[in-house]
Amino acid sequence: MSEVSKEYNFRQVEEKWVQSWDSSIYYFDWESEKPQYIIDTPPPYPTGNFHIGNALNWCYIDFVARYKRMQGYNVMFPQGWDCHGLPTEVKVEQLNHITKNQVPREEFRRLCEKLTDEAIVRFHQSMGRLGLSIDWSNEYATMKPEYYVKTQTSFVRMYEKGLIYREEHPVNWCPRCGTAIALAEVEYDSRTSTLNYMRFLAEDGHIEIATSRPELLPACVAVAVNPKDERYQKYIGKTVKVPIFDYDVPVISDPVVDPNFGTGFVMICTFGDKQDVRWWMEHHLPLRQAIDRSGRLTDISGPYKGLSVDEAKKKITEDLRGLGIIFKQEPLQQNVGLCWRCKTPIEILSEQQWFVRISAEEIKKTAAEIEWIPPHMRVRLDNWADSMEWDWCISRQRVFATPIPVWYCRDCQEVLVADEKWLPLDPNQTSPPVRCKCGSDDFIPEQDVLDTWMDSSISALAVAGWPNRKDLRMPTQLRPQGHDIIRTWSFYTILRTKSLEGVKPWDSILINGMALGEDGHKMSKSLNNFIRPEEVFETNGADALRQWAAIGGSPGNDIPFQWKEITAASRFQQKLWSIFRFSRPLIEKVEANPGQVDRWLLGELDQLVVSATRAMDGFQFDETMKAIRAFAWDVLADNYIELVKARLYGPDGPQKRAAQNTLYTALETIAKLMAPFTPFLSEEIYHSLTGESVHVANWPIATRIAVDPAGHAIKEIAAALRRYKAEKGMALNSPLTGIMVYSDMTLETFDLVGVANSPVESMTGCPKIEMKPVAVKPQMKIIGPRFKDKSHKIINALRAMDPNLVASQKTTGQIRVELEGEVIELPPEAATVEIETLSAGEAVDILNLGVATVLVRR
RNA sequence: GGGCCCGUGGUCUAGCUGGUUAUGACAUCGCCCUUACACGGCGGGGAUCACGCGUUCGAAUCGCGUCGGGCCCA
Repeated sequence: MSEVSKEYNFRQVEEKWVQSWDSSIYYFDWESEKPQYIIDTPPPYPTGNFHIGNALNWCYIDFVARYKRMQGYNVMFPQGWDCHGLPTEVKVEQLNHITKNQVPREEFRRLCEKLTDEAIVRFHQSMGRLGLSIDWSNEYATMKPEYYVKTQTSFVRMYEKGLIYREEHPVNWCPRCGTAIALAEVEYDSRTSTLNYMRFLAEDGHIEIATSRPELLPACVAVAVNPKDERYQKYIGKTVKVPIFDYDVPVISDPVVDPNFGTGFVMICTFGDKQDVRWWMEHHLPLRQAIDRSGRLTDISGPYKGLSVDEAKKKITEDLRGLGIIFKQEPLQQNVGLCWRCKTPIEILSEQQWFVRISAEEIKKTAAEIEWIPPHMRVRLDNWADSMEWDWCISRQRVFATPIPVWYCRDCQEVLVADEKWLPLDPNQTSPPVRCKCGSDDFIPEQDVLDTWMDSSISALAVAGWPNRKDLRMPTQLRPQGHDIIRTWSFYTILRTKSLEGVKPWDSILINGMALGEDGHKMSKSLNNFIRPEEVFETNGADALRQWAAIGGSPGNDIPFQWKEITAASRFQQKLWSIFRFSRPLIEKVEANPGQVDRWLLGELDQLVVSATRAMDGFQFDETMKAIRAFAWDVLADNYIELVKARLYGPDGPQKRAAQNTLYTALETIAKLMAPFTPFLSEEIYHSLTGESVHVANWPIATRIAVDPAGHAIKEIAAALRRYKAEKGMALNSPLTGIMVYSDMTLETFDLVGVANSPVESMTGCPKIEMKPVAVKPQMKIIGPRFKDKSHKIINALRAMDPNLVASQKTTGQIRVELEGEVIELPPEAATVEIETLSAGEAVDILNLGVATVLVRR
């Protein structure tokens, strides 16, 4: 075998395996007998580059995928691309210096597809370099006909079930993007605006109202007061006149009106905000649409027609002030709804749109059938479900999206929804192969397209073989995603899967936190705390970044990127490499009878397998990695290897072979346990040992070997001797005159002889020196529950007792404590006695270890 | 305004189904090149577990409240 380099060359190793791995071992096998484990992975939006947040998310997925594969599951780790949407359209417009209306729809769509394809290539690069075990035979892109045929099929089926309908309804509208958006796409931001007090003429005199949106005066349809407001009782049911526009609106009463805000009179417009919509519906008010799709004032605004909202606000305010109608103004802090893509304040317009019916109860019920990790994340979904007031608006007035497969008859206005068999199609390119019921074949195609979430909310169904496979693999096993998209992606996926197939989409959902910058803030270019995964690949490698993802925090918590974690990860890799480098020429997989020290190590290793498996089953990656590091570093490197060096370097024999085999087993097992986290380093070690890939190996199975207590004692003694020499300023390999070990076990001495480079005698019983009990240590765990409020006094009494007496009483089976004239009997385990050993004049130093007493000849 | 999460040595963090010397990492100080590793080993110092009240024999851990931070929503 070739020589093992002193330093771990992560770059060379990682690049080698990226080149030579056969990715087909990660393919999902539709014919397999193994239990399936399908992961409904997030299809990222392919724009820009793969960032640290993606890396964190995908590392979690990869940890699970690799672990489950090793556990014998038929794993699917698909990779989708959520292509459609506004950001790409905007990017295309910028790059080509055009607007979407300046080129034909098809041409514009082609430009978007090209940009997306280029981004996907970049993502592939980064994902491969990160060592992800993606199943590339299950890759999908929502912009391809093979995928959007599914989106369109889902539309048709839900329409047929009555779960999708078209209606004129108020919708959130972004005037800049020129499209309707869903409730989930509205962001809120606090802004300072002006509250204007103005007068409306009433039958006798006038009333005073306060509004922050005077430009909506032409959309005013009523004014409202609180029914309990004593001041305004006489106006309820009467009318008042809208200034400038000069028409009458009713005065209504509604308990939601806050009498303490402004004057207590509120102007209801169609529509200033969501509350206006509620009032409008409840009180059956008429519709006066003053703002059009481009954010300009409409015909009913008279002289203000054509002005933008901002211009109109300014002009109308000026005019009203000039007329003395506005008589007071004050600053107002309020939250404004913004388009989440472009941050433009949204308007609420009444529009013909397509909607998906939402049943909050059904969604909450289904969510409760899913295991949430961590559990409290489900609360976010429930809260969101409870706050839904409108159905989900799914039509968008854009280009780069899945077409809505619908036509309208020009003659009778009948809606024609495509038949499933005709899909995929774009109604703007294709005419329906049938005539309308009225006999006409003159159709107007639907120009609106579908919300992008309509594509991605069937991801679980799509990867499970919907709608074509007879053996639909639903539900899938896991949905990994960030907590930022619970109200969108989780919510919509649950809704759609339940609506279409009547099942929950996943058994479990694993929520990851956000990757933060080193300063603890969200990573962003403007905050200058932005790190690209490629930087880490260059400096420390993919395995180091993956270790950070695993150990940076427990899943669900936000995880700050820390260079010091990357450094610690690299050091650990180097440590493991050094262990490997030392072991490689010395070890072998051989039949051997393990000695005490070997059985101690194998017992510890077994416990590691048990705890690592338990942690992985609970998705606790940080715990798993910590347990592995602790074992490899503290147990294996610092103790076991030091103990068995003499055997390994010594002549052949059963004891040497036992150490060779034990160390081999430990290394092989560590390589396997780490394979999900550090696929490159694990492969390098495992492949060198076995000639096979660790990524087709099985996860280690715990054999329940007990830790050998004698082996454990030997390790403790060796550590004590190491400390002893260090404290004496002696070289670690300098010989001692003699070491005598006293314990109640018969200990194998050969490893101690080797590690101490000194003669060692082991014997049972106590050394001929004075063992003096010096202190009593009460054990609260025993005393507390038994004696409750007396515990405190008992402890004090115990501490006050002669340690000699306690020590001798312990041997008789009970400790007798005298307390206020009463004698209380305690079990022997209620107190331990601290022993001090004193030299009986011999020239020895004494190491008192609990498991043994060690005398060292000076 | 509502919901959720979080305040532990200089920094980050474990513990949080209650048991009396609170885990680990980084940093820091001292000693040590020991036939894998100085990206290493051994040892030391450093925390009133945000604050207050309560439950309890006993609270970092449970309850209530206050303050502070973060996220989501209105």
